[in-house]
Amino acid sequence: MHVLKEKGIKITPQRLAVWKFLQKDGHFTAEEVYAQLKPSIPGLSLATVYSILDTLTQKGLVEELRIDFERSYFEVKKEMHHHFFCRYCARVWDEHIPLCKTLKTRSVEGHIEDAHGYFYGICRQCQKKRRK
Amino acid sequence: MHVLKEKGIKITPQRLAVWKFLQKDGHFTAEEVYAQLKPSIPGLSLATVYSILDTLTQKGLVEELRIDFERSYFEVKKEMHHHFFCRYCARVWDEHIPLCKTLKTRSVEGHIEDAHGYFYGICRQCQKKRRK
DNA sequence: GTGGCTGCAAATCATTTGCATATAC
DNA sequence: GTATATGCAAATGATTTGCAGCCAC
Repeated sequence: MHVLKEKGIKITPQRLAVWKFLQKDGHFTAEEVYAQLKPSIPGLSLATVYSILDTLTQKGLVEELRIDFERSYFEVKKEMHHHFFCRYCARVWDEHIPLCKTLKTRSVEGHIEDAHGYFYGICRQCQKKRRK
Repeated sequence: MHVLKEKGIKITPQRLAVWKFLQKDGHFTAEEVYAQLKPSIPGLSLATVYSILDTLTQKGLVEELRIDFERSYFEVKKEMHHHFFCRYCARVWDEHIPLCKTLKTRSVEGHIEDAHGYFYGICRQCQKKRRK
């Protein structure tokens, strides 16, 4: 049974295409997903891409990142991990540094269900460029 | 010498008012700052509030939070800490759990200059309410 | 068959921008 | 005096929405 169907999501060509596209590792904006798929699905609408990404996020198959204040990035939901954003080239990288045990389970004010670590800095490639 | 002036920020009544308002602990949207100050500064414009918050953020006096995807929250920049967002009452709390040492200094892909931990869950008050 | 999608265009809404005027220093 | 900040209104741009027709099941 298809993952989408298992989650109670009706299968459509658009949904299959978005889902398949997201399988390639990376963090994509709705616009990027749309631009990549449009050639093979001529009728495709950006609003539909937004709608599909929203559905997948609601069902827990996709994670929405807000590391860049301008727009959302989407990626297939994997085990908890965090994100590094290079301020110079604006790329997003996964950070597989585990959270401390205390961070995972405790909160002073309530119960933590989800945690997002956003790290901002400069990536290796940009460090090299700036040294020149 | 005033903190603003020390940072090379020209003193204006609007800037003083925004800065003073932010001193009360909390996380405020531009709209909230504007609404609170408008009565005492009748000519005040929302665009000016945005401009001032941006200036203060650029100069490192204020921190911009994107814990809620809809809009930015601003607070006076303190030592590094993180934020807990209650999904039920939509309130934001400071989380003074320290990051692991490795998180502070290391990155697989580059150099971390800043880190934001966003935690999502349910706060104590909402937990109590839901138990009833 | 029909309820849930999709595509289109128009609407939303936080934030930004252009520009003329006013103000800090 | 001059560069910079402010206020206003209009612009921007990502995301959402309304609605008619279509498609998955």
